[in-house]
Amino acid sequence: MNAEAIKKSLQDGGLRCTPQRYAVMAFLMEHTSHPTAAEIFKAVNRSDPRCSRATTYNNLRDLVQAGLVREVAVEGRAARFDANDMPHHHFICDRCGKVEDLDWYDVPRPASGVLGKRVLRECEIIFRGLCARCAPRHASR
Amino acid sequence: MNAEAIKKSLQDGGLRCTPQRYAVMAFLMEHTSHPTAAEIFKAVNRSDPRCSRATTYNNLRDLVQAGLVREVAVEGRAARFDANDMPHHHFICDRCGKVEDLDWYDVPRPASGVLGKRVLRECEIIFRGLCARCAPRHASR
DNA sequence: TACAAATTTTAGACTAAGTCCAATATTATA
DNA sequence: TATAATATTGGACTTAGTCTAAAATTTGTA
Repeated sequence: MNAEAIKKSLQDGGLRCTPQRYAVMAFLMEHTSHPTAAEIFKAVNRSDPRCSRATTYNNLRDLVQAGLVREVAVEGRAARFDANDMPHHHFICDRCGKVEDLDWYDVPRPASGVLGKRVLRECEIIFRGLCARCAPRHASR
Repeated sequence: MNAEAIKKSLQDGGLRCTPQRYAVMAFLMEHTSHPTAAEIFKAVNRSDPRCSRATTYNNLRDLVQAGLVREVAVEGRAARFDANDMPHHHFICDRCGKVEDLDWYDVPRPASGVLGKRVLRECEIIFRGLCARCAPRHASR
Protein backbone atom coordinates (compact mmCIF):
# COMPACT_ATOMS: atom_id res chain seq x y z
CA MET A 1 0.00 0.00 0.00
CA ASN A 2 1.41 3.37 -1.02
CA ALA A 3 1.78 5.57 2.05
CA GLU A 4 2.41 8.68 0.00
CA ALA A 5 -0.76 8.13 -2.00
CA ILE A 6 -2.80 7.95 1.19
CA LYS A 7 -1.18 11.11 2.54
CA LYS A 8 -1.87 12.89 -0.70
CA SER A 9 -5.48 11.88 -0.89
CA LEU A 10 -6.05 13.07 2.68
CA GLN A 11 -4.49 16.41 1.82
CA ASP A 12 -6.49 16.67 -1.38
CA GLY A 13 -9.58 16.16 0.76
CA GLY A 14 -8.54 19.05 2.97
CA LEU A 15 -7.68 16.79 5.90
CA ARG A 16 -4.51 16.76 7.96
CA CYS A 17 -2.60 13.56 7.98
CA THR A 18 -2.61 12.36 11.57
CA PRO A 19 -1.49 8.87 12.57
CA GLN A 20 -5.05 7.94 13.57
CA ARG A 21 -6.67 9.23 10.40
CA TYR A 22 -3.98 7.59 8.30
CA ALA A 23 -4.56 4.28 10.08
CA VAL A 24 -8.32 4.37 9.49
CA MET A 25 -7.86 5.19 5.81
CA ALA A 26 -5.15 2.56 5.34
CA PHE A 27 -7.27 -0.07 7.06
CA LEU A 28 -10.19 0.66 4.75
CA MET A 29 -7.98 0.46 1.68
CA GLU A 30 -6.58 -2.89 2.78
CA HIS A 31 -9.91 -4.36 3.85
CA THR A 32 -12.50 -4.17 1.12
CA SER A 33 -15.08 -6.21 3.02
CA HIS A 34 -17.06 -3.12 4.14
CA PRO A 35 -16.20 -3.22 7.83
CA THR A 36 -18.36 -1.56 10.46
CA ALA A 37 -17.10 1.33 12.59
CA ALA A 38 -16.76 -1.05 15.53
CA GLU A 39 -14.60 -3.42 13.49
CA ILE A 40 -12.42 -0.59 12.23
CA PHE A 41 -11.99 0.77 15.74
CA LYS A 42 -11.06 -2.62 17.15
CA ALA A 43 -8.46 -3.30 14.45
CA VAL A 44 -6.91 0.16 14.41
CA ASN A 45 -6.90 0.45 18.20
CA ARG A 46 -5.26 -2.93 18.57
CA SER A 47 -2.31 -2.06 16.36
CA ASP A 48 -2.09 1.46 17.84
CA PRO A 49 -3.86 2.01 21.16
CA ARG A 50 -3.51 5.76 20.75
CA CYS A 51 -6.62 5.70 18.51
CA SER A 52 -9.77 6.06 20.59
CA ARG A 53 -13.32 5.19 19.67
CA ALA A 54 -14.42 8.82 19.35
CA THR A 55 -11.49 9.48 17.04
CA THR A 56 -12.38 6.52 14.84
CA TYR A 57 -15.92 7.84 14.46
CA ASN A 58 -14.70 11.41 13.92
CA ASN A 59 -12.33 10.27 11.21
CA LEU A 60 -14.89 8.12 9.46
CA ARG A 61 -17.21 11.13 9.41
CA ASP A 62 -14.46 13.35 8.02
CA LEU A 63 -13.40 10.82 5.39
CA VAL A 64 -16.98 10.43 4.23
CA GLN A 65 -17.46 14.20 4.09
CA ALA A 66 -14.28 14.54 2.07
CA GLY A 67 -15.59 11.95 -0.38
CA LEU A 68 -12.73 9.54 0.23
CA VAL A 69 -14.91 6.91 1.86
CA ARG A 70 -18.49 5.80 1.25
CA GLU A 71 -20.92 4.85 3.99
CA VAL A 72 -23.50 2.15 3.34
CA ALA A 73 -26.56 2.03 5.58
CA VAL A 74 -28.04 -1.44 6.03
CA GLU A 75 -31.48 -1.99 7.56
CA GLY A 76 -31.25 -3.12 11.14
CA ARG A 77 -27.48 -3.30 11.11
CA ALA A 78 -24.52 -1.03 11.76
CA ALA A 79 -23.30 1.19 8.93
CA ARG A 80 -20.48 -0.12 6.76
CA PHE A 81 -17.60 1.74 5.17
CA ASP A 82 -15.88 1.48 1.84
CA ALA A 83 -12.80 3.24 0.45
CA ASN A 84 -13.24 1.93 -3.11
CA ASP A 85 -12.97 5.09 -5.18
CA MET A 86 -14.18 3.56 -8.43
CA PRO A 87 -17.85 4.16 -9.17
CA HIS A 88 -19.74 1.05 -8.19
CA HIS A 89 -22.96 -0.29 -6.71
CA HIS A 90 -23.67 -2.68 -3.87
CA PHE A 91 -25.22 -6.04 -3.21
CA ILE A 92 -26.51 -6.63 0.32
CA CYS A 93 -27.26 -10.11 1.60
CA ASP A 94 -30.67 -10.39 3.28
CA ARG A 95 -29.48 -13.10 5.58
CA CYS A 96 -25.96 -12.24 6.77
CA GLY A 97 -25.87 -8.52 5.98
CA LYS A 98 -22.69 -8.83 3.94
CA VAL A 99 -22.10 -5.96 1.52
CA GLU A 100 -20.38 -6.71 -1.80
CA ASP A 101 -19.14 -4.30 -4.44
CA LEU A 102 -20.52 -4.60 -7.95
CA ASP A 103 -18.56 -3.11 -10.75
CA TRP A 104 -20.31 -0.09 -12.24
CA TYR A 105 -20.29 -1.77 -15.63
CA ASP A 106 -21.87 -4.97 -14.34
CA VAL A 107 -25.17 -3.19 -14.04
CA PRO A 108 -26.97 -0.65 -16.20
CA ARG A 109 -26.36 2.88 -15.12
CA PRO A 110 -29.46 5.02 -14.62
CA ALA A 111 -29.39 8.32 -16.42
CA SER A 112 -28.22 11.21 -14.27
CA GLY A 113 -29.76 14.62 -14.33
CA VAL A 114 -32.39 16.62 -12.55
CA LEU A 115 -35.24 14.80 -10.83
CA GLY A 116 -38.13 17.22 -10.62
CA LYS A 117 -37.05 20.01 -8.28
CA ARG A 118 -34.36 17.94 -6.66
CA VAL A 119 -30.63 18.53 -7.08
CA LEU A 120 -29.09 15.17 -7.80
CA ARG A 121 -25.65 14.40 -6.38
CA GLU A 122 -25.30 10.70 -6.95
CA CYS A 123 -27.28 7.58 -7.47
CA GLU A 124 -26.60 4.11 -6.29
CA ILE A 125 -28.23 0.82 -7.08
CA ILE A 126 -28.64 -1.51 -4.15
CA PHE A 127 -29.26 -5.14 -5.02
CA ARG A 128 -30.68 -7.41 -2.37
CA GLY A 129 -30.90 -11.14 -2.08
CA LEU A 130 -28.71 -13.96 -0.88
CA CYS A 131 -24.95 -14.00 -1.28
CA ALA A 132 -23.09 -17.06 -2.52
CA ARG A 133 -22.55 -18.34 1.03
CA CYS A 134 -26.16 -17.88 2.13
CA ALA A 135 -28.00 -19.03 -1.00
CA PRO A 136 -29.21 -22.61 -0.64
CA ARG A 137 -26.97 -24.76 -2.79
CA HIS A 138 -28.46 -27.55 -4.94
CA ALA A 139 -31.76 -25.70 -4.59
CA SER A 140 -33.43 -27.93 -7.21
CA ARG A 141 -33.72 -30.84 -4.76
CA MET B 1 -59.12 4.49 3.61
CA ASN B 2 -60.66 1.07 3.12
CA ALA B 3 -60.64 -0.83 6.40
CA GLU B 4 -61.53 -4.10 4.73
CA ALA B 5 -58.65 -3.77 2.31
CA ILE B 6 -56.21 -3.33 5.18
CA LYS B 7 -57.65 -6.33 6.99
CA LYS B 8 -57.39 -8.38 3.87
CA SER B 9 -53.81 -7.45 3.13
CA LEU B 10 -52.80 -8.32 6.69
CA GLN B 11 -54.44 -11.71 6.33
CA ASP B 12 -52.88 -12.27 2.92
CA GLY B 13 -49.55 -11.61 4.59
CA GLY B 14 -50.32 -14.29 7.18
CA LEU B 15 -50.79 -11.78 9.98
CA ARG B 16 -53.69 -11.52 12.42
CA CYS B 17 -55.57 -8.29 12.38
CA THR B 18 -55.09 -6.81 15.82
CA PRO B 19 -56.06 -3.23 16.65
CA GLN B 20 -52.42 -2.27 17.13
CA ARG B 21 -51.21 -3.84 13.90
CA TYR B 22 -54.12 -2.36 12.02
CA ALA B 23 -53.32 1.08 13.41
CA VAL B 24 -49.67 0.89 12.35
CA MET B 25 -50.61 -0.24 8.84
CA ALA B 26 -53.35 2.38 8.50
CA PHE B 27 -51.01 5.10 9.71
CA LEU B 28 -48.42 4.15 7.11
CA MET B 29 -51.00 4.12 4.35
CA GLU B 30 -52.23 7.57 5.32
CA HIS B 31 -48.79 9.07 5.82
CA THR B 32 -46.58 8.62 2.80
CA SER B 33 -43.78 10.78 4.19
CA HIS B 34 -41.69 7.78 5.30
CA PRO B 35 -42.04 8.19 9.06
CA THR B 36 -39.54 6.74 11.51
CA ALA B 37 -40.53 4.06 14.03
CA ALA B 38 -40.49 6.69 16.77
CA GLU B 39 -42.90 8.91 14.83
CA ILE B 40 -45.21 6.01 14.10
CA PHE B 41 -45.21 4.97 17.74
CA LYS B 42 -45.95 8.48 18.96
CA ALA B 43 -48.86 8.95 16.59
CA VAL B 44 -50.41 5.53 17.03
CA ASN B 45 -49.94 5.55 20.79
CA ARG B 46 -51.53 8.98 21.08
CA SER B 47 -54.73 7.95 19.35
CA ASP B 48 -54.76 4.60 21.13
CA PRO B 49 -52.57 4.31 24.24
CA ARG B 50 -52.96 0.55 24.17
CA CYS B 51 -50.19 0.38 21.58
CA SER B 52 -46.79 0.16 23.25
CA ARG B 53 -43.38 0.90 21.84
CA ALA B 54 -42.34 -2.76 21.69
CA THR B 55 -45.54 -3.57 19.82
CA THR B 56 -44.94 -0.84 17.30
CA TYR B 57 -41.47 -2.22 16.58
CA ASN B 58 -42.78 -5.81 16.52
CA ASN B 59 -45.47 -4.88 14.05
CA LEU B 60 -43.15 -2.94 11.80
CA ARG B 61 -40.86 -5.97 11.72
CA ASP B 62 -43.78 -8.27 10.89
CA LEU B 63 -45.16 -5.96 8.21
CA VAL B 64 -41.74 -5.70 6.56
CA GLN B 65 -41.31 -9.50 6.69
CA ALA B 66 -44.73 -9.95 5.13
CA GLY B 67 -43.74 -7.60 2.32
CA LEU B 68 -46.48 -5.11 3.09
CA VAL B 69 -44.10 -2.37 4.18
CA ARG B 70 -40.64 -1.37 3.02
CA GLU B 71 -37.87 -0.24 5.31
CA VAL B 72 -35.40 2.37 4.12
CA ALA B 73 -32.06 2.65 5.91
CA VAL B 74 -30.56 6.13 5.88
CA GLU B 75 -26.94 6.78 6.89
CA GLY B 76 -26.70 8.19 10.37
CA ARG B 77 -30.44 8.41 10.84
CA ALA B 78 -33.29 6.22 12.06
CA ALA B 79 -34.86 3.78 9.59
CA ARG B 80 -37.94 4.97 7.70
CA PHE B 81 -41.00 3.00 6.66
CA ASP B 82 -43.13 3.01 3.57
CA ALA B 83 -46.37 1.18 2.74
CA ASN B 84 -46.39 2.17 -0.93
CA ASP B 85 -46.92 -1.16 -2.69
CA MET B 86 -46.17 0.09 -6.18
CA PRO B 87 -42.63 -0.59 -7.36
CA HIS B 88 -40.63 2.56 -6.89
CA HIS B 89 -37.25 3.98 -5.95
CA HIS B 90 -36.19 6.60 -3.43
CA PHE B 91 -34.59 9.99 -3.25
CA ILE B 92 -32.84 10.84 0.04
CA CYS B 93 -31.94 14.41 0.92
CA ASP B 94 -28.35 14.81 2.11
CA ARG B 95 -29.25 17.71 4.34
CA CYS B 96 -32.57 16.95 6.02
CA GLY B 97 -32.72 13.17 5.55
CA LYS B 98 -36.15 13.35 3.93
CA VAL B 99 -37.06 10.31 1.85
CA GLU B 100 -39.19 10.80 -1.27
CA ASP B 101 -40.75 8.19 -3.53
CA LEU B 102 -39.85 8.21 -7.20
CA ASP B 103 -42.16 6.51 -9.59
CA TRP B 104 -40.60 3.39 -11.10
CA TYR B 105 -41.07 4.81 -14.56
CA ASP B 106 -39.36 8.11 -13.72
CA VAL B 107 -36.04 6.34 -13.72
CA PRO B 108 -34.51 3.66 -15.91
CA ARG B 109 -34.97 0.21 -14.50
CA PRO B 110 -31.82 -1.88 -14.21
CA ALA B 111 -32.07 -5.30 -15.73
CA SER B 112 -32.92 -8.00 -13.26
CA GLY B 113 -31.36 -11.43 -13.29
CA VAL B 114 -28.59 -13.33 -11.64
CA LEU B 115 -25.55 -11.42 -10.41
CA GLY B 116 -22.68 -13.87 -10.39
CA LYS B 117 -23.41 -16.46 -7.74
CA ARG B 118 -25.88 -14.24 -5.93
CA VAL B 119 -29.61 -14.84 -5.81
CA LEU B 120 -31.26 -11.53 -6.58
CA ARG B 121 -34.47 -10.63 -4.76
CA GLU B 122 -34.93 -6.98 -5.61
CA CYS B 123 -33.07 -3.93 -6.63
CA GLU B 124 -33.57 -0.38 -5.64
CA ILE B 125 -32.06 2.83 -6.90
CA ILE B 126 -31.29 5.39 -4.26
CA PHE B 127 -30.81 8.92 -5.49
CA ARG B 128 -29.06 11.39 -3.24
CA GLY B 129 -28.83 15.12 -3.28
CA LEU B 130 -30.85 18.05 -2.03
CA CYS B 131 -34.64 18.07 -1.93
CA ALA B 132 -36.67 21.04 -3.14
CA ARG B 133 -36.74 22.59 0.34
CA CYS B 134 -33.01 22.21 0.98
CA ALA B 135 -31.61 23.10 -2.45
CA PRO B 136 -30.38 26.70 -2.50
CA ARG B 137 -32.92 28.70 -4.45
CA HIS B 138 -31.74 31.39 -6.91
CA ALA B 139 -28.40 29.64 -6.82
CA SER B 140 -27.02 31.81 -9.63
CA ARG B 141 -26.63 34.80 -7.32
C1' DT C 1 -70.70 -20.12 23.21
C1' DA C 2 -66.91 -22.22 25.14
C1' DC C 3 -62.43 -24.06 24.89
C1' DA C 4 -57.73 -24.56 23.70
C1' DA C 5 -53.80 -23.37 21.05
C1' DA C 6 -51.37 -20.05 18.84
C1' DT C 7 -50.24 -15.54 18.51
C1' DT C 8 -49.81 -10.88 20.23
C1' DT C 9 -49.14 -7.32 23.63
C1' DT C 10 -46.86 -5.18 27.42
C1' DA C 11 -43.61 -2.33 30.65
C1' DG C 12 -39.47 -1.64 31.41
C1' DA C 13 -34.78 -3.28 31.66
C1' DC C 14 -31.29 -3.83 28.48
C1' DT C 15 -27.96 -3.47 24.38
C1' DA C 16 -25.73 -1.47 20.40
C1' DA C 17 -24.34 2.29 17.79
C1' DG C 18 -22.92 6.56 17.82
C1' DT C 19 -22.40 11.63 19.75
C1' DC C 20 -20.77 15.18 22.78
C1' DC C 21 -17.68 17.54 25.87
C1' DA C 22 -13.96 20.46 27.30
C1' DA C 23 -9.27 19.69 28.51
C1' DT C 24 -5.00 18.29 26.18
C1' DA C 25 -2.08 17.33 22.21
C1' DT C 26 -0.64 17.56 17.48
C1' DT C 27 -0.05 19.62 12.94
C1' DA C 28 0.89 23.02 9.40
C1' DT C 29 2.36 27.63 8.55
C1' DA C 30 4.76 31.91 8.96
C1' DT D 1 9.93 27.88 16.94
C1' DA D 2 5.76 30.25 17.89
C1' DT D 3 1.18 30.35 16.81
C1' DA D 4 -3.30 29.29 15.28
C1' DA D 5 -6.02 25.90 13.63
C1' DT D 6 -7.25 21.34 13.92
C1' DA D 7 -7.39 16.74 16.04
C1' DT D 8 -7.60 13.53 19.98
C1' DT D 9 -9.22 11.79 24.35
C1' DG D 10 -12.08 9.01 28.02
C1' DG D 11 -16.11 8.65 29.51
C1' DA D 12 -20.72 10.21 30.18
C1' DC D 13 -24.56 10.53 27.41
C1' DT D 14 -28.25 9.84 23.75
C1' DT D 15 -30.84 7.45 20.44
C1' DA D 16 -32.65 3.53 18.24
C1' DG D 17 -34.04 -0.65 18.83
C1' DT D 18 -34.30 -5.57 21.28
C1' DC D 19 -35.56 -8.79 24.82
C1' DT D 20 -38.31 -11.04 28.42
C1' DA D 21 -41.84 -13.66 30.46
C1' DA D 22 -46.35 -12.93 32.19
C1' DA D 23 -50.95 -11.51 30.70
C1' DA D 24 -54.22 -10.72 27.03
C1' DT D 25 -56.27 -11.43 22.61
C1' DT D 26 -57.43 -13.86 18.48
C1' DT D 27 -58.88 -17.76 15.87
C1' DG D 28 -60.30 -22.31 14.86
C1' DT D 29 -62.99 -26.20 16.51
C1' DA D 30 -66.70 -28.49 18.88
